[in-house]
Amino acid sequence: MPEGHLVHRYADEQHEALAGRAVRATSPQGRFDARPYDGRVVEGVEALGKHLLYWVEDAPPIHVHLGMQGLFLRYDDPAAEPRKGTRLRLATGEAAFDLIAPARCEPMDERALAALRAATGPDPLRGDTDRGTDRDTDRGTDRDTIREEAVRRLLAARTAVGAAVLDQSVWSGVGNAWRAELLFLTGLDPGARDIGPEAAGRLWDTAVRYLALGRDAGQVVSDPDAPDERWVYKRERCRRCGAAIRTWTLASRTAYACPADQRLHAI
DNA sequence: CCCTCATGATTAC
DNA sequence: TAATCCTGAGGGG
Repeated sequence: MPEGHLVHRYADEQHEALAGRAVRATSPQGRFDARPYDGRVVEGVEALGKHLLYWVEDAPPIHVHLGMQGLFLRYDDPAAEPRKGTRLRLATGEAAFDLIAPARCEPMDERALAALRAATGPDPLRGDTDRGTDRDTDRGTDRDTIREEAVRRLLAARTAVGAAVLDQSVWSGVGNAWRAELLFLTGLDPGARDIGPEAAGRLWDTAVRYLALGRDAGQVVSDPDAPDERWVYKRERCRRCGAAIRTWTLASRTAYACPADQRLHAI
C-alpha cells in the first residue's frame, strides 16, 4: 500500500543493488514475459510519482505500478524459493527482488512513456537525491522551477485542494495518508478552494520535506519527534487539540480533518 | 476461520 | 458510481 515515499525508497534500494549489473529476470507466476530482460544489464531504476521504471540495456523499459496491494519482497539469498504469485523476480548474485500483486507490470514503448510523463505532475521527491538532481539538472528543472510548476498546477486545478493533491497529474506521489497529514501540517481543510500561491507554496514545501522523511524512515512521518504517530489520519481525535476528527469522502477516498486546526481559507 | 477494509487507479456502466 | 485487481492487517466468532 505504497505512496510515493515508499516507491522512491524501493527505487533507491533497487537501483543501488541492480544498476550496472546483469540480472536474472523471471516470472515465477508466468504472467510477465521476462525473457527479453533475462541476463541483461540494468541501467537504472527510477521512481516517477508512484510509478517505477526499470531501464534495461537493449530492451524496452519496464513500467511497474504497485496499486493498493502491490509490494516487493527482498531476499538476501537469491536462490530463495519465490512465493507463488510472484509476477517478476530480478536477481543478482547477492539479492533477489520479488514483485507481488502489482497493478501494472509491463514493457513500455516510447508512446506510452510519453503519455505517462505527460500525465505525471511534479513529484516532491524528484530532485531530492543526488541521482535525481543530476538527471533533473540536465533538463534544467531545478528545485525552484519544479516548485513554481507545482504551485501553478495546484492553483489551476480549481477543485478542492484535497482532491487536487490526489490527482497525480497535478502532483505525483501524494496518496490518502499524506493528503491527510500534509493538509493538517499546513492548516488547510481538504475542502478548501482557491487557496492562493502562498498557501500552495507552503503545502508544496511541506510535501517536499515530509515525504523525504517518510522515504528515509520507510513510513509516513508527520512528526519527526513521534514517527509512529499521525495527527489526523485514521484517528478518532486530533493529536494536537483533541477535537473529534471529521471524516468524509473526497475524490473517492476518506478524508480526515481536524475542525479546529484546519481551515477552509488560508490565513 | 471468515469477513471487511485499505497508504490506487483503471475500466465499464 | 461500481466493479475490478486480489495482498495484508485487523476484527469478530
